[in-house]
Amino acid sequence: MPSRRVGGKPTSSDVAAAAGVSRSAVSFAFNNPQRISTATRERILAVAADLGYAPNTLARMLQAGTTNSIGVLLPQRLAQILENPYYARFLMGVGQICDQEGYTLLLTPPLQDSVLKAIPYAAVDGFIVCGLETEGAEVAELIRRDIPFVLIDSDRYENAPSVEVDDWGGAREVTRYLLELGHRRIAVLSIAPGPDVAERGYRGPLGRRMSGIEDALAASGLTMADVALAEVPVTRVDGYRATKELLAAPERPTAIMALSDVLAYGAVDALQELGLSVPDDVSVTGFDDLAESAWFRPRLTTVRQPIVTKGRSAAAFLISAVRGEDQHPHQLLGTNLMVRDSAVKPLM
Amino acid sequence: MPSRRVGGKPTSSDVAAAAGVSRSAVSFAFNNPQRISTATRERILAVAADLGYAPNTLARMLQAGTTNSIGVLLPQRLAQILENPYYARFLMGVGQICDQEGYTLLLTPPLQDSVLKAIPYAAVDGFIVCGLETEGAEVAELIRRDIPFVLIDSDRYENAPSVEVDDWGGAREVTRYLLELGHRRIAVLSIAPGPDVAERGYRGPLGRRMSGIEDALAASGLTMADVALAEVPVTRVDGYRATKELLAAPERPTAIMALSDVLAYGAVDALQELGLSVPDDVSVTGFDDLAESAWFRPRLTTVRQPIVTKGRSAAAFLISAVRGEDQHPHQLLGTNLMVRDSAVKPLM
DNA sequence: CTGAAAGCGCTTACAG
DNA sequence: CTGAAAGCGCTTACAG
Repeated sequence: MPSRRVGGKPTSSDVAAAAGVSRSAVSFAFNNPQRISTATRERILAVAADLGYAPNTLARMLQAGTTNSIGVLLPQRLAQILENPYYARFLMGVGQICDQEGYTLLLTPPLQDSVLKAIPYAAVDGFIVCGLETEGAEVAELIRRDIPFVLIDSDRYENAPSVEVDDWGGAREVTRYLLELGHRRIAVLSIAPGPDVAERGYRGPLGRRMSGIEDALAASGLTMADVALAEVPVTRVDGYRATKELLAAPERPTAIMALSDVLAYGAVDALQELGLSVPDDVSVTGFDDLAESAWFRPRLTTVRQPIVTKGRSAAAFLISAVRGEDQHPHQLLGTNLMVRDSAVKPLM
Repeated sequence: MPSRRVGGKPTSSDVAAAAGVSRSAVSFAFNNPQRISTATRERILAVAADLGYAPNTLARMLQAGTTNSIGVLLPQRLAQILENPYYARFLMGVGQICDQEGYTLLLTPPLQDSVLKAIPYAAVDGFIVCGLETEGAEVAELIRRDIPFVLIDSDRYENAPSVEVDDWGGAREVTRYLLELGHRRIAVLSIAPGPDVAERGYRGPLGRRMSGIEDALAASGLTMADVALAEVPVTRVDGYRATKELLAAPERPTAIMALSDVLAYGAVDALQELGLSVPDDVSVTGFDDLAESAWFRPRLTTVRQPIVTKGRSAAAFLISAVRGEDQHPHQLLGTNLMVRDSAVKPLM
């Protein structure tokens, strides 16, 4: 009866001792069958099974220098990320490539509210970095540690691959569409920016969307001062609340342009509750084109961004970076205005 | 100018050499500041910064014997899991506890279509095991390896903590409700079971639901032979397709009882497309009570199971198991029939 | 076919 | 306050 240290898990030494072979032989039995005689191998495996031995995952990874896992470095807590259908869909795209390439997926939220602190605690081969600033401490740390990474929902950055979306074009197109329908009292239901907008202005996707809106307005002789603006966290209930406030204004908007579908859903909830018809009384548009938006009633007119593709590309770029292909591809994905039922000409 | 091996990342030896100290000193500089003089510490840190050194995550974990990560052992590919709002919500619950306790979350899908094969490639402190059989090879492997785990969506099991839902009671209640409304031609839109139902019968949550339905039917003098049954994967479009087939039957059902909200959404899509009103022409019920179901039109009558709580409990149980609290709690969560607008008395 | 040795990088008692 | 040594468990050239 083979014995082992009480308490701890058996190691390859325990198996080697019990089977009367060297640790190398134990390793070969598991990883390199042809380097060992069948008889020895079977004896080792039997002893291992008996002892409940399996090679330690961490030790193996340390030795191999690879984890077969990719990390997603997230800007918010897991609870918030997983509540947001946008991320669910993005992760689905990432997941498709992970499935294909045999990688696991490590969701890495901030540690003690710090994205930076989370980095050293993630056993991954590389990171997909979501919505962080290119000049931030996190990107600097990743560079310093020489960990492969891909940027998404950020600004263009030369030292790493990135996947971006033409947020500017999408926002410009939907704004122009509303203007062409004849809307002049437009409320923008926007996403709360970081704390330092005041000094540094809008950045990343939100910055590009704001600038697209501005450009479209300018083409009609309008400015941001001519639209109402609400900035809220991206949840349905925040969209609902903000819309109620927007509607309390003396001059009711004829159109609400949400910068996220989730916010648009909330806007429709609020309008319906107020007894207003969408789109007859007020038009509503979204941004993202989540799967739900086509089923939503009224079918949501929105800017489609290819979220799943974004996830797929990010994962694919990361995996090739991990494998040592040292290019820095930058992909720019297009947007499409999906004209459906939630926006029409304003009542005169 | 400190030099380092070309190609590789700098190690604590490189820093020690460049700073003229021992490797212990380097380690102390990072982990145990008070065990070293401030001057030495700052010199070491400066050299480390200069070299781009940071302690290797994997080596640290191996040494510490902990990863600060919990794994979710999934029965399907990531793409399928992340497409399913049920899992999104469950993971949200898990995520809440991870956020709170400072754990990362490793999504571990099958490797080469084998859940078992995925186990040795996950650097985690323990697993939440989803929808697997208690007598399966995966559970046996986890026991053998002495890895802490928690079972969900499974059958009761004595050797590990578990979180279960009263699927039996929920299914019984909704069935009884439809019967009491007067429905006699009921179609059950069910979830495709594993390949070996024929020999082994239904198991886990699906088994409990089927048995709840059967018991409620029996109380009205009916059997499973009196209901139509379709078994499909849990996607909206599969629910849609199956409903179209169900509706083609000579005696149209007056009620469709879906065993998942996602399937119920698909059923409503199909009915509306056929020009039938829900609930006036056909009643539809769901199971789960996803967040969307309250916003869905018609508001979905469904069995609520506390999915987020399930995730929270599973994560909390796992973390206490990881911390060595050796109880095996078994939690049974209740269900509630949420009576809303999608089911009414049948037309006579 | 098999084993002794070095190495993957790190941390932590233990001496001084 | 600091360093030499042992150890976390494993794998893989290298000898035989």
